[in-house]
Amino acid sequence: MRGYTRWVPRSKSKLGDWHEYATERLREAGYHKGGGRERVVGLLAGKSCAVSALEIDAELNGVGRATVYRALDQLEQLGLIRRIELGLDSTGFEKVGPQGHHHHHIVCSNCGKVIPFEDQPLEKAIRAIAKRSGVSLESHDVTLRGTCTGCD
Amino acid sequence: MRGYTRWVPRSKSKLGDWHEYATERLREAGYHKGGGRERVVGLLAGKSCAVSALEIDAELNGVGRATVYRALDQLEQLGLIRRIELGLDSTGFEKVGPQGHHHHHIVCSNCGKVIPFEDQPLEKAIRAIAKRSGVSLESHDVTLRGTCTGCD
DNA sequence: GTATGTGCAAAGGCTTTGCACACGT
DNA sequence: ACGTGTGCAAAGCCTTTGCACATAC
Repeated sequence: MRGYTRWVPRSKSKLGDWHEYATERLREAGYHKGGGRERVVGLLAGKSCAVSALEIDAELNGVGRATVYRALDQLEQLGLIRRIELGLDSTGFEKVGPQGHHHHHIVCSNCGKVIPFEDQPLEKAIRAIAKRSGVSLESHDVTLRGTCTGCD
Repeated sequence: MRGYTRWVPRSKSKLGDWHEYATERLREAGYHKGGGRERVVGLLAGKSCAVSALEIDAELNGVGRATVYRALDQLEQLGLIRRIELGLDSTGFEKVGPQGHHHHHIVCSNCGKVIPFEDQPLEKAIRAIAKRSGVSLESHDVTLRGTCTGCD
């Protein structure tokens, strides 16, 4: 089938330049460099899919948990990352590319596996809804849940 | 424009029979009747859009908060309601009709206003994605965020 | 030198759990 | 009577805040 759906790699990043893009945006925003925030940015740059604040904290020795939360807050406000709810108590964060490039997720309700994807008809439908509503669309989240092929 | 988008009334319920539908399903599942859970069901029956656990607790005098959370848990497991994240720390619950009938939301990032809607092209795109992925779709959430017409 | 950034620990807020009593069956 | 349901209070967990010290500018 010639589908419109693109299955996004979960670990390799398509946004290879996100790291410098984010660094530049942070600098423009007047943030000082060096320290915990940069390590958070570096870690996020290496992940293409959602990571939780606690996971980041666990991977970053020497960086305080509060710093992680503060950095995520700042990055989100600059639109460099977005916050998504995949499980029921996870709250993941993942980077957003220069043109708002992002993907959505399918979550297996049995094993928790996450399948990231991009889909044009879906995006088109969403843009149409926003247009009809009169709302100027800033962001959107889509999450599908079901049993994956390995859990049938 | 002849759109496919249907703007769902926020207070009047299209699922007028949800109350008895839910009651019947609870009975089948072996739950005893009478008490806090029924008051939670009654309250949810009167709302067509999301309500938070704390809002329910506040509206139901004499019903303990733990009972509210427990009831919501049970209703969710029976597929009678679904859990959605509209704001950043709200966690809303809203009923799901007999055939899985539900709607999605547009949230104004400025005033917090919630606009519920139904849209066929969107649902179609989602079904297509699920089919291509091989996942047997159980549920899905879609949330749009932006500035509403009143906040321009 | 001054403002920003950071780590640690304490505080907050929503949600869950323990336990004894009340109620439905 | 027995097991389920409930309220209250305490505990849990993620997240935020306060504060003194360190670092960037």
